[in-house]
Amino acid sequence: MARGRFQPAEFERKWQEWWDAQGIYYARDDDTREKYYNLMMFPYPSGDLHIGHWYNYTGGDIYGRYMRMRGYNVTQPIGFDAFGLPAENAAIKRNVQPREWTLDNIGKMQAQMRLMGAGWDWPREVVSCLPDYYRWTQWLFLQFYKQGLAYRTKAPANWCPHCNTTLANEQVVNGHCERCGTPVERREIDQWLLRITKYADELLRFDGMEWPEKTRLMQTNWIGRSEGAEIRFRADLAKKRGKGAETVEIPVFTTRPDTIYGVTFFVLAPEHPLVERMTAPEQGEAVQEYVERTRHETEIDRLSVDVARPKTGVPLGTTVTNPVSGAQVPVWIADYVLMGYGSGAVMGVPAHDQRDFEFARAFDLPIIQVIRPEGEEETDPATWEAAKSHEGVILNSDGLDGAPAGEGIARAIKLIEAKGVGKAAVTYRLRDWLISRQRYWGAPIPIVYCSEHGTVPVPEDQLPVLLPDQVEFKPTGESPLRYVPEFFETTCPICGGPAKRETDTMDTFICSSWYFLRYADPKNADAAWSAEKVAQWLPVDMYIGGPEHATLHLMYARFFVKALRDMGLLNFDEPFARLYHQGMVLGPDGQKMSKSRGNVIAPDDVVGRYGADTVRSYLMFMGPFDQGGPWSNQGIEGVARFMNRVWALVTDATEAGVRVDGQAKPVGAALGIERLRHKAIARVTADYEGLRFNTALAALMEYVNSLNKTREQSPEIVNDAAFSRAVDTLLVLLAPMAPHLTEELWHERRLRAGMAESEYTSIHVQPWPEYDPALIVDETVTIVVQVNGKVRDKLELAPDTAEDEVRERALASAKVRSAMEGRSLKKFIYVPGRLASVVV
RNA sequence: GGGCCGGUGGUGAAAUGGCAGACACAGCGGACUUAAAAUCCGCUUCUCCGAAAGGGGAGUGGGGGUUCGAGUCCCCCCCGGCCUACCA
Repeated sequence: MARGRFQPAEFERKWQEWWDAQGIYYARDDDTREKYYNLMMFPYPSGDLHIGHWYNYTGGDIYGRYMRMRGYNVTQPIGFDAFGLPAENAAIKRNVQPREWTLDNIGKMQAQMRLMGAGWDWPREVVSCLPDYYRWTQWLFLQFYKQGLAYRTKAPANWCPHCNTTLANEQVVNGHCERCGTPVERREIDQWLLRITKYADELLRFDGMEWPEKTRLMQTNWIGRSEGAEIRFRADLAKKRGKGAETVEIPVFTTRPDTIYGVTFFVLAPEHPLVERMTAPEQGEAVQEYVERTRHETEIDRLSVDVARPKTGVPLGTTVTNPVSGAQVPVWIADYVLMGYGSGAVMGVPAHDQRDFEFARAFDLPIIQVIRPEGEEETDPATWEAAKSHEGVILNSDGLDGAPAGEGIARAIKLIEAKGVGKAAVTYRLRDWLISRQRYWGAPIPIVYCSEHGTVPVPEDQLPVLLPDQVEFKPTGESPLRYVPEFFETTCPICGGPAKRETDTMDTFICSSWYFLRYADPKNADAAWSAEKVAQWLPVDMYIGGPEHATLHLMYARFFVKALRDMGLLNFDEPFARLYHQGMVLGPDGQKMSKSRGNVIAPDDVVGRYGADTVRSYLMFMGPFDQGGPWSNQGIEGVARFMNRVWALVTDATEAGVRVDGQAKPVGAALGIERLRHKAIARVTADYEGLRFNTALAALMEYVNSLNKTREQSPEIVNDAAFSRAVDTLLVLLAPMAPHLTEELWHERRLRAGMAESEYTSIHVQPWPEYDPALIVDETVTIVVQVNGKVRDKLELAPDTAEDEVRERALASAKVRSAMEGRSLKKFIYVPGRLASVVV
């Protein structure tokens, strides 16, 4: 019964439904095989699964299917990261409830995700905006609170005037809002933070983690550990309102305490709390003006791209005393000093710091050289065009002079500590994680404010603090929850008196910092998870997602796991043992896909035309999985043709009969087929193992081409058991990539072989084939013969030919001898099975 | 400015230091067809010699180096992409 052409639409849905009904991808907790936790980053429910999702999930799914066939108890869970701004924006724009909008989108995307034919472990699905999930998000917040890892403080916040919300440092991209691109301003509000900085040092360690070097580096830079010293400068403040003179100490952080004698000025950040008190009356106006100006400057202006941006600043008219040298230096404020780093104060060493140098030049401040680079003489700083390197020998520094490169810092710290004016110190670029969002669509922070008892955590048995449905969205800068009296007005859990609820909600990155734990025990109504189930499934063995999460999600999740471990809630240190970043699919024009460019490829369209298997396979065939690449409407045709060839080959073979006997040693064409089969297993296995799906598919194409060639040359081979086996192996190797097609053909073959429908088991649970190393070497190999590095001849030899014989044969070759031009042999190199190199 | 990743045919790309261009796309030629589509087969880095079979030379952004041998390793430079950026 010739089946005609490959028509994926006829069977893809059928198998998707059958897989669901059979539950073949639903990992059981009581399965005794070794577990494999194959995770992909859960999507935001925007309402449309785009090609980037397909790319990510196809690669992950192929790997998960491969591991399942290797015999692991694979779970490949999926869910939705369902809180966040877009739902609220949609609500404002179209007057729908965020909850309805979100759940509606989830419904659409679940259908699209089924369309891919991925082996999702649906019973483990989590949706972060549902109360049975965010109840535990809130519970986790309370655990952090109890440990002192969650705290509330008035802090300068990144404020996006467009979204009317605060942003984490990580969500500010080049001074602009990550979401809408609006320049970010600064504001001071009471907010909740998580003490991620407590884990800064541990987060710098990546022991035993199979993570991309790039990602580790990005996190390391993000944490930004700097070693140096904290030095306290002294300031004698003028009398105020009749009080006597007062001395304050202002600490600075420096990585170069050895340049302490080079300090010629002192700079405070404009927001520094001591600015007002340090300002001399005659400078009051100018200082106030400058402070005012910087406050209105956006982050983009301050942290500008423009390297040549001139330094600005205003002197305060007062001085501080260098505690080591005793020198009095003037105090300035300047916007190049950031309040958020170190102590918000800098000792100006213009001779050896380019920024300080520029500042000194701009305001005509003195420059003192204290380090002489190796092999250079001391020169007049007035002639310099830039700051001198700070590698060299120390000079002009009483007590440090002559200290050679590399020792100055340690000696300076000793000196500072001996004088009792400072100490060795470490500073991090990493800030505590600001989690308050003045927004509705997030998990409410479970805190109540009582006039009697202050900040009171909501008792755990009163969770979840439910989000009310009926809210109005007004751009007030406060959470809409502030205007829902039933929510806002509450009672104190301690005294029962009137109290106000916290109206901010949590950053959605909190929700995504623990979802992979919930997958282990998604239905648990009594706890966030049970210890046994988390111990059974965690840590995640493979995590696949975009590189854009390198410093956000991936660091927060690590922090969560470490903090929860220290609370005794988890017994491992790192959430993700192996991490892989897929590349990006570009439009056919090689540009990033965007609606405005009109180069967007919609998965639903191409699946409608080619079927899911072809789209999956083409995506993987484009190039290396971690590289991505441009979509090509012609390129996918090639993969579609390949699917047709597979279909034709297998249906023909099935028609000829499926032979499961024939353990006899194959000879002739059958042996050739057997060799092809073993080689294909070896290549495809190695490629899947390394997530090299492009070359895996290329190997399968070669395999199919070779089978067809053999069939053409020896038509009777289709009746041989070796051929049956070769075809079955083809289907098994292709199954992870093209799950529907292979299931359809496998099913057909099993029934043809006499199997009853009721006995049928999916191809996706068949064992992965083994190969025989003896069968992947050819009977003869081509040995290339080079003379002085140039190929001059080729020899067909048995792979185990001895070196002496190869040498003899090579030197006997007429071509080789003519290339040697009578010169004598100097050296002979033989690379077994590959090449012989004659040096003359 | 700093960091990382890249640069290979007309295109997407292959290649444990060992025959560069596998596998595809596009193109050209052929078979099948009344014809087209589909399918199948062949050719397809450049260049030179040759009627052909063949054969020579060059070639992986540019320049140098290590090596019997370099797309691959080392140094310098050019170009592109991503990340990051006044971090004291």
